[in-house]
Amino acid sequence: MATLKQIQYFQTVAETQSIRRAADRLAIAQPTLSTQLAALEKSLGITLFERTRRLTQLTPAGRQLLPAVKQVIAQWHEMRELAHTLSDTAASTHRLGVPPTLGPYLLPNIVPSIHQQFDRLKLYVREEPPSQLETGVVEGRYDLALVPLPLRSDNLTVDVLFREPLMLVAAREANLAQNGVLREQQLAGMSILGLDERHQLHREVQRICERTGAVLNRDYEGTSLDTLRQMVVMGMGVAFLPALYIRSEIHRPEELDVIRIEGARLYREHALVYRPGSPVRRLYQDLANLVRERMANAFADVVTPIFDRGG
Amino acid sequence: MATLKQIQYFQTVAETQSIRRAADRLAIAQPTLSTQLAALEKSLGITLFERTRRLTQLTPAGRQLLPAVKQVIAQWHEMRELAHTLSDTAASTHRLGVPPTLGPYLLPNIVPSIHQQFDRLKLYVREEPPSQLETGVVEGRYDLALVPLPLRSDNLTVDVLFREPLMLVAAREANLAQNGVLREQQLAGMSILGLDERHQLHREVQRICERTGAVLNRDYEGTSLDTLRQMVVMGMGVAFLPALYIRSEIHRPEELDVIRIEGARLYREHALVYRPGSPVRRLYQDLANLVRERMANAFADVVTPIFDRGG
DNA sequence: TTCTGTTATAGTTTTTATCTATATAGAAGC
DNA sequence: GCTTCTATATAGATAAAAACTATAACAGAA
Repeated sequence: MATLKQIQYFQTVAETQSIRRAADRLAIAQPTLSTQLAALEKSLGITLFERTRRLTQLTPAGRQLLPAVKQVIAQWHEMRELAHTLSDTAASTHRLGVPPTLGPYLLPNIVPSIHQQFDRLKLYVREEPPSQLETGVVEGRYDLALVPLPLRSDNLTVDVLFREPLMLVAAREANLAQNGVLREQQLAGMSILGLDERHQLHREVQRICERTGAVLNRDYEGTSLDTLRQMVVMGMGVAFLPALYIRSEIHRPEELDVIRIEGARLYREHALVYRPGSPVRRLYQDLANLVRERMANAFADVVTPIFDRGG
Repeated sequence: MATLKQIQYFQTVAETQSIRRAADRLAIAQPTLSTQLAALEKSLGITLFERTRRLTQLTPAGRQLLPAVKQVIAQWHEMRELAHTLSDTAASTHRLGVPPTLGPYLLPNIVPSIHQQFDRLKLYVREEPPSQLETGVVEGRYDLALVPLPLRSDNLTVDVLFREPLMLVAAREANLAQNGVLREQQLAGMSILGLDERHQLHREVQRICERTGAVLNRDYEGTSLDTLRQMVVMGMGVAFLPALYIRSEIHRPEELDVIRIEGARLYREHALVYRPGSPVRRLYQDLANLVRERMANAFADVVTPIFDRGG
């Protein structure tokens, strides 16, 4: 089987027109080169060189093979160059999965920081429901994912990132709260709009309702946070919306009241997950930290970064 | 240094997502594959695979390197395929040099036969004066050449092909010979037109003149056989022209008399030359024989093939 | 837990690439 | 025509590496 070394030898001999000079340039002994050339010729089944004392030059067949040989070597160098670039782990493209209720409202705030700190790292981002994100990471369709806690699978490394409050949103006319604050007890019996059950947020809101005595309205369910907001605006009820969504999308406070619930633990937690065996988990930990710091610096009023519960 | 084997191993593992299965498919032991993969990763400076018990899958960097690796292997296969085609010596392109006073009048008659017998052989033909053809073959610019004898260099293999008479050509009005034949003695004192001295034919005609007492007219010299013929037609004198040229180009016999000289050895000899070390000299000998046979079969009335003086 | 299947490591053998030394053969020079 | 020079080829030995067998380590399933 022709080896890369052999075809490099071939190229050098073709260039120098001499086995001796080629051996010098390759820093190997001349007999080695003779032997390897002979082996290459045998394995290819063609005589590549016409050897005379004065000069060693290509045969017609060898001459025509040379461009193909150069191609192989060129491709090989290209591959090694790419490998060198990629050897900086932060220089490759990582597949990041995000849930639709978080990605669009979080990523615009952190991606610029990521590119600032890891200037050659590229992210390939896709949106999917959290459960599919989890299996996606396990099965290798994603390298890492942002998912809400708790996880179903237990064979992923979890770096908890931050806690995001869920705020009650009501139409302005409903006039639910004077000062933007309600006590938990006041939720009892209230009819709450939610997302359809494929979303993780459905379960989160369901849990809150069970605890507070509010009633999850299952007659009308939104398919996205935006439709949910529209339903509230249209007076169909109240809803719990994530704080980052509210900060990002609700620009006309006159339409909606955003109400904080006093004394209750109404929040969801987000984590960065990846396979424990990932050789670049260190990079992912750095990314997790970067997200936490960015949240602490720019969104301390909205979310609560969690620094001490890494995977 | 990354070897071809290693990157083939890499590709197979990437495809099978398992070192074990890849080892089976490659028909090598599993530890060998593990070791070679580790070596490749070390030499490239990147971790290519994320190894778990359940499956071995590509890291982000490995995933991005894979296309480049496939390119290298594809190019390599292409090279081997080309080598296989070229392994039939008669399948490559050979550079053939011909003199301008022979090539255009001989090649059209033999090239079809060559392609008939060696259907995949290709000829790259160039015209040059014989002296440059000789050095061209010695220096490797040509693989073989048709040249008139005698040769200057003595380090080439010479396959004599055939003897081509030189015929005296005169304007019809001159009325030199009644029956198209002259005796050698009648040449004495005659003024002969020739080619300029860069052509081999110049020397050949010069020799004839010295022997027969004819006078080589150096005031007007042609630059090609065609101009020489025109000069004769215009009545500027008589000239010796090669028989193959006459057969090929002189279609209007009313313009010119073609005269055979009786009793004189007025001819030139052509040979096929190539480097003695050429690994395909056997092919060139076959080519020489083909030319001789073609001459014998179709041009016996014009030229005399020489079968017994091969190099 | 034990069993199963996968990868990694250790130690050995075989293969092959390389070396040194030398033979061989044209080319150049005496 | 002989010697000398230079280039390649061959022989034999050595070092490197690629391969194998056996086994350890380990995760996941039963």
